[in-house]
Amino acid sequence: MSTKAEENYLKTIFKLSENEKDSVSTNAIAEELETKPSSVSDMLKKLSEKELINYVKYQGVSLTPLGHRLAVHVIRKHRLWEVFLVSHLNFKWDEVHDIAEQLEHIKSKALVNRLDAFLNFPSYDPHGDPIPNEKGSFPKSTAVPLNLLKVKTKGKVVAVERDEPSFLNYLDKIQVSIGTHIEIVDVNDFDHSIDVKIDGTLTHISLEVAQNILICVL
Amino acid sequence: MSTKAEENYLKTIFKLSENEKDSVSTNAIAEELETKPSSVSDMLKKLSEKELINYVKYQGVSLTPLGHRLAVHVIRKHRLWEVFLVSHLNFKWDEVHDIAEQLEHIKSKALVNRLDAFLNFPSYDPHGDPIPNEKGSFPKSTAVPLNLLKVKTKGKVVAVERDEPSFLNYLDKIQVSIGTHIEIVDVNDFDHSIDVKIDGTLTHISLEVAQNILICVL
DNA sequence: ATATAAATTTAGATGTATCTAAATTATAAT
DNA sequence: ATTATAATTTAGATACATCTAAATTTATAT
Repeated sequence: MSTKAEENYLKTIFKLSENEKDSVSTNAIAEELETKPSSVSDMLKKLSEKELINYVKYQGVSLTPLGHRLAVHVIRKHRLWEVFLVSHLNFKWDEVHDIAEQLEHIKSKALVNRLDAFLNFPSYDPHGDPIPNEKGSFPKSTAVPLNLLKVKTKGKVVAVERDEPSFLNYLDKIQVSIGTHIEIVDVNDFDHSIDVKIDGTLTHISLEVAQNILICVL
Repeated sequence: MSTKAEENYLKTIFKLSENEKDSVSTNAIAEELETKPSSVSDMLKKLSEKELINYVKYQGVSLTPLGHRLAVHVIRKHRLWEVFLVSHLNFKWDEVHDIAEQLEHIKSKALVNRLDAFLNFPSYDPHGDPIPNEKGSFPKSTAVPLNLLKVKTKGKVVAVERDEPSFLNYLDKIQVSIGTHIEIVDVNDFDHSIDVKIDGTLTHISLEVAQNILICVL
């Protein structure tokens, strides 16, 4: 059986693997989990003994197929619970992350699958993140970060890549939510900020924010 | 913040306090939690330091008002989740206990209260156990254990006092569920077993089982 | 009332997960 | 290529929750 801490490490390694491709560093994990590199080292040894990660000292880590499966399963639970919280308990999208962080560790295959069915097998969570099915495969998505689009491009917001309430509340303020239509009006070479049209009104968006908004080009 | 282990101890002390009235013994707690008395001693010391229980060495324990509130809150969560599992995820009443044991430790006031509202503020869980409201007060009940009724008494099953699947499956087999109408046909002085009529058919019930079926006399 | 048994607590150990400080290895800079 | 710096690991400590074995206190029985 996996512990809560182990599951959080696997989830983090999975997340960091998406960007940094091959292998994930001890420091990166420590930063993501807001813990000390020495603690990470200890845990990596344990995960390696359990054959959940490939670990060569000083060389970073990657998930084994087993570790990958476990990570995806935890992510599946997290996202399904988020859907439940928003669609049935009327939470807002900025309120669900912390609760789902707890719910994702509940152990019951039957519970996850019945919840999935109860929610009508959703493909995306309230932040637009894809929800893997029972077998662990993710729905395909062709989304692109907002900052990579050229002037005059029109698209639809399909996901956001951060969970912090501060970020999500800011999006609420500028009226950006999943499904919102956006048109790129101008790109400022100086700070890479962009001017966009949302529901007809012009809004200025920083690079930092744009990077975390995923768009499906129309 | 209270840990999972602390919450389980408080819940157990609460449960044992209902019967044994005044103070609960170390051994009783150990037996209920399937752990060693020495482990219980350790934990009692900690709970006492946190002012959750009144503890005098060698003298047993009782809950402080604070400990009582916490215990009731955990019970509330447990029972609300059981209702959710049965009424929305189609679990059977013998399948929900273990899952609710995990869900009861999720920490979020908002989650509990929204779940409560979503379920329409239920007063009883799938086993007929009363669900305390947000303030911690239980619905009143006048139920009596089946074994205390006299011949010819008619009543309705309103609750059962055990959670084990083996017990609940047995009840399913003899067609006893919450709401079932029962009439006492005969009481056997020898082993205190009873003959009852359920849906017109005669059934024999042992003392052990009868003690755990609560009846509202009609 | 005192010996014996039962209940309870303490002492010392184990496993998990974390930390600080020190040691080691890898990487970058000259 | 050697040194300085950064990344990583090890060693030793702490907190939690548990255990076994031993010591202590309370209850019971004669």
